[in-house]
Amino acid sequence: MGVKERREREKSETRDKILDAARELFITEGYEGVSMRKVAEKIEYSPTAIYVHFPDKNELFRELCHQDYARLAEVFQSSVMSTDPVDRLKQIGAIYIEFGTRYPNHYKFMFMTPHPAHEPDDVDREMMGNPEMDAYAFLKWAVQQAIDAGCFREELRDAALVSQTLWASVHGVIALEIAKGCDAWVDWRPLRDRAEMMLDITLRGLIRTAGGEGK
Amino acid sequence: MGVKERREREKSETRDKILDAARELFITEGYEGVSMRKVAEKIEYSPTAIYVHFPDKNELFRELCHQDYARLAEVFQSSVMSTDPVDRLKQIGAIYIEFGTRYPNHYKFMFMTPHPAHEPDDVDREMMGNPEMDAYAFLKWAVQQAIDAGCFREELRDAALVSQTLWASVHGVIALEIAKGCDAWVDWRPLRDRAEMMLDITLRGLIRTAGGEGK
DNA sequence: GCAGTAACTTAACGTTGTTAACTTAACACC
DNA sequence: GGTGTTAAGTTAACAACGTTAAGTTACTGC
Repeated sequence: MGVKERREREKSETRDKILDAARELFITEGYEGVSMRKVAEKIEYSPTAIYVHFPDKNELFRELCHQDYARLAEVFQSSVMSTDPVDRLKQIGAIYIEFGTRYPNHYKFMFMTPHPAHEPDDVDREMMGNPEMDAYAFLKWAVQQAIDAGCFREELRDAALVSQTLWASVHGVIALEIAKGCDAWVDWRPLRDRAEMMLDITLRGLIRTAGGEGK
Repeated sequence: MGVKERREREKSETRDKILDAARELFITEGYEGVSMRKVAEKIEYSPTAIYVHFPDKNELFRELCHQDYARLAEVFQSSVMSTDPVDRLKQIGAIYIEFGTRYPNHYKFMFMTPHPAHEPDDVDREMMGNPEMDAYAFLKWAVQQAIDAGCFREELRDAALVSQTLWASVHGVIALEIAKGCDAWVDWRPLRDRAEMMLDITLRGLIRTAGGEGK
């Protein structure tokens, strides 16, 4: 009964070929710039062959991003982190910004583009909340650590709220850079400076005795 | 010689009709959801008539947003502001967030969508840097006021950098809300809470004696 | 009255995502 | 070992899109 397995393997191989081709085009061209026909051409299939493996374009790229969500979580997980909870949050922020600047098209599709709401499937449920596969869960864990260690002001007890605020702060830096970084209207300071200042002031705003320490 | 004037007036009237129709569709459907054909249909013109008044779709909506940039600056200008520089910044942030949540499609196109770089024209140059017509200039002015009043820590002397960081912080809140606010993956706290916390911690991170005051 | 201008229309092009109908090859079964 | 079934992949086509080229038409200045 190895036939079924082989067929499945073959199918998932062409599926991966599609994903790889899509990813390659996606990195340079972005979502709007990639067409199903171009993806198909790249792997020498007919355009409609893709629809055997993915219900539509959006779902194809959602799958791509799914991989990237996981990859981001992996990067978090595998990075050597400081033992100091606040330093660790700073490092998480820096890694996140690095990710966004290195893969702007992925970042744009992952975090700057609304996607129709969809019920979480089994794969989703497996990743959700698991810090090893869910970057948001990882952040929340790190925030909770900081709270438990008494690093933050006393009224800051909601790890989710703090996490979402921290996330929004770094997201704001990257998202503005991607969307308006080339806009001559604004006298932009270097991205690095903006990122550093953002991490500095938000963490300063969170920690308990805001006046004294912090290097 | 009133003929030329009348013709110009007529032309700018249909131009405005196009803009109005586009705006109305845009508010509910967003950039991708509006087609030139739908705009044309709404004003009972042929699709190509639009191209007499605007070189292409992007330029049409850029014009729309141009109006909205100015409107945002107006809202800033016309709002009664606190005399305390820090409170004022908080108010500016709140108004900005209000704007983003009320007109998400405009916000998305204005601040979350990359636009091809273009040379500033005469209208641009007139608005740029003028706090009455340029919301960013207004923010920078308010930040400079806070710096001059000695509200911020001493090392924070670059009004542009501080402004861009503050902007990014509120932008992060709105942009995440628009792009991922309906994502069940995250246990979102209420937008209001996130906005409030963001303004609170960033300003706390900026002000001079961060421990003592605050309401 | 006539030439010219400019707003506007009709028709069309090339591209897009996606569906319907088909080929074709491999497998399971009697 | 022929036969029916399944499913990957193809071809052709659809409707919608932004946009261009060519034509119409109404009004203006001379």
